[in-house]
Amino acid sequence: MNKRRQAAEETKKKIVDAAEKLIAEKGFDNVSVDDITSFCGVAKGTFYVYFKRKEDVVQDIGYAYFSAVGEEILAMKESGMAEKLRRYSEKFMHGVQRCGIRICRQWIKNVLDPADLPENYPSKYEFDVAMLENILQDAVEVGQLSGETPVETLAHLLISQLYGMMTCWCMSGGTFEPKDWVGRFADEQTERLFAPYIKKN
Amino acid sequence: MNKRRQAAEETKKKIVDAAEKLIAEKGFDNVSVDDITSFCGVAKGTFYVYFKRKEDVVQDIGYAYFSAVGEEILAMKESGMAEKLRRYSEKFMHGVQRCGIRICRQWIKNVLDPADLPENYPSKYEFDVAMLENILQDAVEVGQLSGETPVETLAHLLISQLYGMMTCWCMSGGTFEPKDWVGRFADEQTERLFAPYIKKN
DNA sequence: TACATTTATGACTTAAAGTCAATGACTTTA
DNA sequence: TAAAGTCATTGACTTTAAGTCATAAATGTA
Repeated sequence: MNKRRQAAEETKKKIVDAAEKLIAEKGFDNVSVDDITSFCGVAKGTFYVYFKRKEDVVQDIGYAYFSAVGEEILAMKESGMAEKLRRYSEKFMHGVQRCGIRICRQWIKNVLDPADLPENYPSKYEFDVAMLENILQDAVEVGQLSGETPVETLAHLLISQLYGMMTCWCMSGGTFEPKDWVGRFADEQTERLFAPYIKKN
Repeated sequence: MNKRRQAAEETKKKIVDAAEKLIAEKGFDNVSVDDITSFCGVAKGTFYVYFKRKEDVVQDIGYAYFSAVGEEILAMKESGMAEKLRRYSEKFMHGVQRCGIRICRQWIKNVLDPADLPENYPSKYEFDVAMLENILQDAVEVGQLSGETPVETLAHLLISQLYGMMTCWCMSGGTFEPKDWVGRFADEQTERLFAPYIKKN
């Protein structure tokens, strides 16, 4: 990699880090692009070199963490669906807690306007869908899920659970431990949620 | 009621109706306060007589519909919890469908920033929580729910389901019939969701 | 060394939210 | 019933912040 590209990537990282810190502190709507750029010492125009719109920076926050999670889950070749789903729920909520309420809010908001996302831009939502479809597809191939209901539909059911959890956490002001929630939810509820689709034999 | 107050209420209704029509058509972010006021023929300042901030008008959209629903459910004195919850889910999703994706998005977004709501302003979210707590409290008193887990917690569980449904519907671009979803969800899933909290005897 | 490419800049344009002092229609009261 | 008082309404104005773009600087290439 040449010096120019490397410097550019560092610049982008500086912007994302500044955005993460400031948005976590004050909330998206109370942080201006000027705030972000002056905080990390670049010009306003530089922001718009890397992001088409102010909202787009939110997609990059937490990206490194969730990429790592993805790698980890995909590597769990020997584990079954339940194990993978549990791990994924845990990591999901851990990321939620780590990034904070205000950033989660913005993730959810971005999810609600998927049409407005720039093309070829992997949103957190698309990432989550892909992960869950992958896990479920494996379960179909192994014969654990009947496969009658499309994997896509089941993935959406689960996504609504995960985003529901995240939304609840935001609404509660972050007052409960996501860990507890995952314990109660990922085990009890997910099992219940899936019961009708599990292959009987 | 005197002539002035009546005129004022008509003015407010004109604004809310215009806002509903325009936001349903173009989405909240693509409608300016100027658009709304010029559409219904009042001055911009008039908008700010009735609403502190642009976002606040969204709370009033659908208000008449959901008030009526509330009355209806509260009047179902003879019905049990399951019946009431089913009816409520149906009405909830009917309202969702009636008001449209763009308005639902804004409801969800507003829910995510509860702290920013003006005081003494009943948000759709607060309305939903109150309704569900009421239904569940009755079930506790009748002895149908064990009451070990606080009603508030269960209400939140359900709210996350309802808002999850609404969010999914928005994400899918409104491509499925909420009715089908309620059938699958309100019956199968809600039953499953509540199973561990139902009193055994 | 000279030319090309990529990255960074910040003053500028544009858009829209929100304010407020002035107006006059309606209501009260003496 | 006319003067005093109240309250909904107005729209020009202020303010804030998003997003643009011509230019400059740094790096890479021939």
